[in-house]
Amino acid sequence: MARVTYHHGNLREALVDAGLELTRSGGAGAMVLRDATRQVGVSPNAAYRHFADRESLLGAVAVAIQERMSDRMESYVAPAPAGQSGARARLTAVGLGYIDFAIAEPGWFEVAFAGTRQHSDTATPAPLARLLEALDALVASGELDRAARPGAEWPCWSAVHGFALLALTGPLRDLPAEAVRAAARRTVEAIITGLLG
Amino acid sequence: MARVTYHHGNLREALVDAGLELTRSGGAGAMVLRDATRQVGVSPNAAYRHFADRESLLGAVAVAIQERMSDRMESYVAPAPAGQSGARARLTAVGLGYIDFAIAEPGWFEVAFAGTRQHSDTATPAPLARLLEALDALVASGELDRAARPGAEWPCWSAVHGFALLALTGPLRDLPAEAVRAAARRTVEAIITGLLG
DNA sequence: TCCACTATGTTGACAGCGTACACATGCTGG
DNA sequence: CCAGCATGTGTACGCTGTCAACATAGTGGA
Repeated sequence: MARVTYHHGNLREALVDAGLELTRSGGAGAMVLRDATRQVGVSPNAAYRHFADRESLLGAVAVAIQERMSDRMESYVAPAPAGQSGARARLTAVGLGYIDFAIAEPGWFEVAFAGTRQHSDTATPAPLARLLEALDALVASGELDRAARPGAEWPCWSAVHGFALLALTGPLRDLPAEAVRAAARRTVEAIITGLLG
Repeated sequence: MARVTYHHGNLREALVDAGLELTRSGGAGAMVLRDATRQVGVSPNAAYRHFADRESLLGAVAVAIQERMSDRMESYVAPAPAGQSGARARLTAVGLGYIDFAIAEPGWFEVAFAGTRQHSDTATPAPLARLLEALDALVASGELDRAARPGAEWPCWSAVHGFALLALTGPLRDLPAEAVRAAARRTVEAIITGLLG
């Protein structure tokens, strides 16, 4: 894959792709700037023409991950709306989708959300947007009081986000997968019940 | 504070203390091994007589932080038990204490719980032990069905842990403190209601 | 058509990091 | 009193992120 022209042509995107590959297995710590440039076949400093520093590249990778995560969450939502309470099922699906993505792609999840870095790039990360939509639908269906809507995303996001982290790095880490799934479902149900009740 | 004897005398503890100081403001990334040894007035390699590597020292610091956190959570619990449902108030206090510690000491919280590192040192981190006690009390008071007790800690911990992270590095970061407190209370109430209901 | 400009990539260097290996020091028990 | 062991030091290595100076090439105006 050796480059033949002096200029790469699409280095920025190529570096983000390399970052995706590196972080997928190793998390944020594996996003070594020199590794990314090596993988692309470019000198380390070439990265600085497109990103201010390592952190900035990592931020771009995080945004790319958030979009993938949002896509996967939508694939969970799609089959859900059949049933009596489509809106509630949809919210449940969004939550479980979030958790499943975190468990399936721990490295990516860490970069997208678990890092200490502020992800101020996007005002609203794509997965959060999916949650907001689901909550709005719950208001539209009359299941959630309109007055209770503002701020309702925080309990929801807190629960699924926290659960994802416990499942990845916390004590749920080495439970059998089925037990983890059951705990996830219970957590999501509990927070929704608590919110509506 | 120059040392006069060749041997330090209590290097292990001194390094943990240095780690506490470093991480308090800068989080896990600020725990630079060479900085810790410099601060103690010892050569970098001296640390390796007490810790296998940087990660191991960081783990010891994390345990120390967890104990401080547990102490602070107990100070929240103490004034609570007066009232009709002492057990429920106690659980609420544990949750809010967890969140308040995280907001008050973001660097420490990151090391103790937010890091990607597995904290397998202690089987049950001290703050989690406080939560388990509060849940047991809820069973004893009859408010939580005994059959629902196993695994009840996961929804609870998920909610407060997730909230703490959102408040530190997520979108709740730059809300006014009062709004954050309100959201925290709502989150804790919601998860408890969802659990009992 | 040519040429200056600008965007993009390279080379070389630096300080700082975690850590390995060999050595120095000093406490402690037989 | 001395051997052995725990503890601390010195030196060195490879790696990292990043800076400054330079090389290359695509591009728009004369």
